[in-house]
Amino acid sequence: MNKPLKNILLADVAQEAGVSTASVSRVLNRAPHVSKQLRSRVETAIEKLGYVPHGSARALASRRIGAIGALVPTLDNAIFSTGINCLEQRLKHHDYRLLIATYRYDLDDELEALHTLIQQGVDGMVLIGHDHRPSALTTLTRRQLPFLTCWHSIDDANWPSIGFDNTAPAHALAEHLLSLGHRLLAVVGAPTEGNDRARARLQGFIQATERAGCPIPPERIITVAYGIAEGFQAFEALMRLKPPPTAILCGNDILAFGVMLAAQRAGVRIPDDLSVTGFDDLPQARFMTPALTTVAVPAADIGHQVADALVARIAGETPAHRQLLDAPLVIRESTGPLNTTA
Amino acid sequence: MNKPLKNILLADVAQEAGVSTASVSRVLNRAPHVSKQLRSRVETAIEKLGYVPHGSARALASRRIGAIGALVPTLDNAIFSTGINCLEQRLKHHDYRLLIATYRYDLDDELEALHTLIQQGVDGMVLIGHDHRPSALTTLTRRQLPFLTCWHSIDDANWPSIGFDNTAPAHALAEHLLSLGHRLLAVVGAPTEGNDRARARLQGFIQATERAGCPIPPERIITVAYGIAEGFQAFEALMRLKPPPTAILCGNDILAFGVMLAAQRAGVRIPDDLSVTGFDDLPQARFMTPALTTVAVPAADIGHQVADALVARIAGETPAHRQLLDAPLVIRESTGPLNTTA
DNA sequence: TGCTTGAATGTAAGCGCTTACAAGGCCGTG
DNA sequence: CACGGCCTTGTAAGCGCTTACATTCAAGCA
Repeated sequence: MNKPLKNILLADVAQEAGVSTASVSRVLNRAPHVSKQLRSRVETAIEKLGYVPHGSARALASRRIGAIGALVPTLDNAIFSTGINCLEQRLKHHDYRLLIATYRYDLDDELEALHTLIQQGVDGMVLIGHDHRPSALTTLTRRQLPFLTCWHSIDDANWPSIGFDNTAPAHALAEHLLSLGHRLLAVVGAPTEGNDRARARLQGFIQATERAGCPIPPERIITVAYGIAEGFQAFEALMRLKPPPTAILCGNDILAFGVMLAAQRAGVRIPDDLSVTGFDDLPQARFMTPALTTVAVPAADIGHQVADALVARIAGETPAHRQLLDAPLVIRESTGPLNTTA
Repeated sequence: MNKPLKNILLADVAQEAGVSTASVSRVLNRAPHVSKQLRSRVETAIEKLGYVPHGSARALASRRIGAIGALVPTLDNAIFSTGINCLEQRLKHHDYRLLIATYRYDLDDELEALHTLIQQGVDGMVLIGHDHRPSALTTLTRRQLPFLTCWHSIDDANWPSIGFDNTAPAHALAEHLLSLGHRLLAVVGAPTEGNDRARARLQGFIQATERAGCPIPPERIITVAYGIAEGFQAFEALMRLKPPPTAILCGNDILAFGVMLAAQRAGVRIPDDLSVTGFDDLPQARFMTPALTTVAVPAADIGHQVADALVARIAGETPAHRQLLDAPLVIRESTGPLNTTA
């Protein structure tokens, strides 16, 4: 059994088993109308020869490659990698593989990667959010490729989606701070270019504060890349303002961690001197001291449901255009009433 | 231009351009010996028809699919997702796609996923570490599939590798603590089943302490899954021991964060009352208070170099069997001299 | 018994591309 | 001017599988 296995073809199996190639194929594909004995004869032959089907040939003949493509801004973001991890595991159950491409929030890169994946012949596509080049939608539609967007989900979008509303929880977070008496709010957000989630969260913060009659001045809204270091530095910049904010709304948990760690270094007490909020509810959030008030993003759920729904679409079903998941506020200890004694 | 684009074939392009299918194929594949005018005529036709090559057909005829497979324990681990992220980006430069499968440290799952990826026809494979079912190596070799392991790299392994020595830095970490006067050490490690990296680190800790004549008793070596919560709980368990350890060696940064956050909650001062070490040097490590003493794992480098080396192997080159990267100790503030006043 | 029916299996025509080989055209050289 | 050789292009044979259609055969029924 030491000869290279590459050259063993379906035809060899057929010969070994004394049946036709069609029958071997039927056994391989669990087609109906195959007798027990034929099946076992073929299986024995496959076993004996160590036959492995040739994926590309199969794909060419059957018009499906058994893989779906995922277009993700980056995997270097804990919440995405959690979602993708679940997506992949679930797809495996459906017997689909995952082809991944990242585009670092560059929508032209994304479009190019989309074309590449389509060219590979993926059976379906998953995109994140609704921010894409218009021609991405056209391409997917024209090629009649089953697809789904996830993470962000808004009402009137052209894109079918499974996700949550990013604006409302952000709005609620801001209201929560306002209700605690805070009026000097500041925001540390992620860049909004090519990122509708970041934009939606920012809008939530802004709307809530404007509605309450205490809009946040632009210089108190800073935008930094994803990262602990960035949050750390943002804290320092904000606390130099006169007067410094009494509460900081962060676009995601990582930025919030950066802010909290910087505060800890600077001797600024949370929540006594400063309230801080995050967004994502990473595992770490509850273990910080104080535990972080944030929004629980259903990353694992999204991964699962996207897998199920996309496979259904590939199978010809047409599930709901939009599936809205819950992203509840998780109020912990990093937010507290405005301290008026200071 | 609104008809479905699926049905436009290479032959259509050939007809439109008034050339043979072979010529179109040559243009597509940047083959030599194609005149300027023929090329431009074909390119115009491709543009006009919106032609996209059919990946599977191409793969079948050319015996390469333009994708490599990666077998990863999980993406839900910051250091892996960073490495994979870099790998994917680099592969894109080489015009290769990434097919991902996860196996949650279950080597039978890994073997199965390996077969699946091979069946898909990947042009090369990346695995993590040297812990695999023996038949994995046989399969790869028999199929003559270019492959590489990464992350862990030891001298006498059968596996070609690009990675670092996990034992030596662990050893050094333990020595560092010993040299600070600590004798009551404890370990919070990751499960070693199917994980040679975790095992190597543990070995490093054990060897160094035994060599120094103060071996760590088994009940002070606890093994928990990857996660902040797990580190948190491990701290609580260890501190209940009499006498409690004066230093804790953690198998990775996430566990160390858990330990530190638990210590913070419990009012245990680091490094005064307790020294803590990590392993990975996640971005957050330097921003903790105190900043975490750890080992800098070259995750991004690994991603890049694996991509380059694997592509080279696919191209028929045979780079070094082993490429050893540096994983330096990063001594920060979470470790300090044994406090004898307590 | 003879016919219908449908399950089980085989035959062979693709799937859409690459590439070995053949052929044609042009050049420089003797 | 004839010829070898190279560059360019075309022809057509696969690549390894799936599947529509054809065929066979046994069972069911009147």
